[in-house]
Amino acid sequence: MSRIRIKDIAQMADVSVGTVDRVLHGRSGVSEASRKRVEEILKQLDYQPNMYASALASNKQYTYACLLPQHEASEYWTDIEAGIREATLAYSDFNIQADVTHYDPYDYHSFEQASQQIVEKQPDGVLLAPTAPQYTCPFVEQLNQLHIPYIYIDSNIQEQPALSFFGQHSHQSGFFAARMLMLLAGKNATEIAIFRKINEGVVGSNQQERREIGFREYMERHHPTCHIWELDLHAKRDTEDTQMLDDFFKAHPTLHNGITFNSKAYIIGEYLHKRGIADFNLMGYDLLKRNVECLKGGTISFLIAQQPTLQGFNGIKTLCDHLILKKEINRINFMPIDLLTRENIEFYYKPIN
Amino acid sequence: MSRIRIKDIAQMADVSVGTVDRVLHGRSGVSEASRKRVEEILKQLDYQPNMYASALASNKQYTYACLLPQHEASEYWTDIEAGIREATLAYSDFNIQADVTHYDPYDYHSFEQASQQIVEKQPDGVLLAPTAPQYTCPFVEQLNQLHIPYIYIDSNIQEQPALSFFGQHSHQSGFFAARMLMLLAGKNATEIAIFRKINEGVVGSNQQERREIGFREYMERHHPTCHIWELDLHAKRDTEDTQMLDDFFKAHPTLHNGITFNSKAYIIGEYLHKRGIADFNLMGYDLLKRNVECLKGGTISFLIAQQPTLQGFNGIKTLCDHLILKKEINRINFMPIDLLTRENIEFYYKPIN
DNA sequence: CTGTTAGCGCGTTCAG
DNA sequence: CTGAACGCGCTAACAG
Repeated sequence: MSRIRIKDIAQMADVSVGTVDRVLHGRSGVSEASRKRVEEILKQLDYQPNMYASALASNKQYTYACLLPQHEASEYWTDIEAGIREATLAYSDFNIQADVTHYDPYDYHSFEQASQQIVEKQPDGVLLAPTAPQYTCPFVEQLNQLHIPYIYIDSNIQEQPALSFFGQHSHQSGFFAARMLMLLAGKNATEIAIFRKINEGVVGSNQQERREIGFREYMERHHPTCHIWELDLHAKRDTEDTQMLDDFFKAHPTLHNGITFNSKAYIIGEYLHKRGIADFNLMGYDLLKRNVECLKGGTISFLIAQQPTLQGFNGIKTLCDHLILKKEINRINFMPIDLLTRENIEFYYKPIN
Repeated sequence: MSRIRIKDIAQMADVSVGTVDRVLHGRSGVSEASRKRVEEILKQLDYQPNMYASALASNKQYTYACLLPQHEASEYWTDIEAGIREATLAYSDFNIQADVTHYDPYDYHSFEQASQQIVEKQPDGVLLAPTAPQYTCPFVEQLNQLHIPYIYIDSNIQEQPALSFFGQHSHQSGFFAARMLMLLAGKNATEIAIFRKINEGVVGSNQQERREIGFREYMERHHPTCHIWELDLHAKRDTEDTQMLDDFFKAHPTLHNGITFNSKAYIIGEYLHKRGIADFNLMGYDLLKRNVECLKGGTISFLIAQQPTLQGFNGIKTLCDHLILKKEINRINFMPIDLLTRENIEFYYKPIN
């Protein structure tokens, strides 16, 4: 039983393929009678167009613009970009092209500038990692006016919903992290630590803040008496880390559990290794190479992952699904909150880069 | 910069598209000179055919045969079948069709019979959940002779490698499970329990056995003094479960931790709920609805998942990638070993069924 | 308002 | 051994 084709519909409705095509695409120039008849049959037979043939015939070029924060190699965003590249390869037969540009996450002007360039280029779709809402919204409003679909990655902007969002539920992931850390800490733990990396009082991303809020909510609810210490390392002065950590650990000799909500747990992990501290349970985020090495080496107990590569891949895939294959799109896609340990890391999704 | 087409190659090599097509498919009827020239240019330009156009032109029907164990609704295999259906839908434009047949996992003759029917039908590809090697091998050897590619799902047969395998590394997942259970149990736990479902001495699947071996390996290495109790419930006499559990828990009043390696942890979980036992840490496998309810209710602490839906989906996808899109295939695909708790279950992949 | 037709990139004849 | 021509399902331009 072969698939129904336009030709079949045309025959049954006693019109030509041209007419069927017109009603399929809602174009004008069809009499009410014909339109009715064709739509009837379309529904009745549940016609599904062959989107590959369609894409082939329309023979269009699709250009996507991707806007991500600047970053160093082997960071979280590297994996996202790898996913973007993988997807453009996987869908290369659709004549797609993805141009990645970067903005400085600590300089809002940089975001505005980059976003203006994208607007001028008039791409067919946009994939962006939003910065603060007040800077993101003006940009996506322009995209709305130009009817350019856009996708949020990593972090969502509730006020201006995108075609689709891919990212983790940060709050819940912090909540989960607290559960797991306290499992490591044991019932009678009385103190834990939060390590941050801060630049001039700015944490750098909403994700980190939301994770910490979720974390504290769990602590408040289940371990209200457990004290939470904080250590703020400088985001741009790595050389001071060791000294600050030395001071911190000297000041808290009975502390045995801690967590970071950014992706730089390896800073603490490598410090623990250097100082030979073996009785400290450390948790962190994201499978950076250095984090994974700490995990395997035992200085990091748990890492929470959020599949950045898949986020990038799905972002591009979703643009294709929407623009080319005309599929229905899920607007909100929370990534799973995955717990990695030295025992299961080996079988987790391999990063591609 | 548009993609290179056959026509372009033909022009550059000063031959016709027919000739290029012949060398592309290694068909005969091309002079050495032409073949050399064309191959040269092919390499040089790194020609990548448009597989969608190719599939469209070849206009073939692909029929896949799927062979899975019989099962009841809402079991592990239900999710696998959902993945199969999802994939046939996703690739319906390629004119594919997947026929699922079942065998009785407790009756080897049933497997042979079903496999013979598949051989007679001569499908284009096969997706099967292997039973014991001595019964699986004769089948896949016939497939080999007929050059029909086959894919293993859930469990691998090392002796007869398939085109591809999707499943979890059971041994390591048991190893991981032990780590997590002992984390729940705490440092001074002296005893834990393994719950089984057994039919006439047969566990039912290799997976379960391998998980237990991995589990015991971890215990041996890290908790050699911890005693491991065992309770074998009858696989086909569910009505006796409660009585046996009553006896077991009465006999072990200080026991607070246990695990099942099959997907029926809910039997224990629902028992704990019924008896109001709240100080027992239970682990199990697979996100059956009843398991998930126990997890949310708190009678199951952790579940280990292995994405059965994705396994089914990827099995079909891989057959398409191989047969239609001529892509390179990964032969071994271990699924991640995912830990689910009541805190992160909400954001795990939704089952489709 | 409607039917016809020429492609899209590729596979497969069928003459020569 | 090779090129030309037609068709896959669909789009879009064109003619009526």
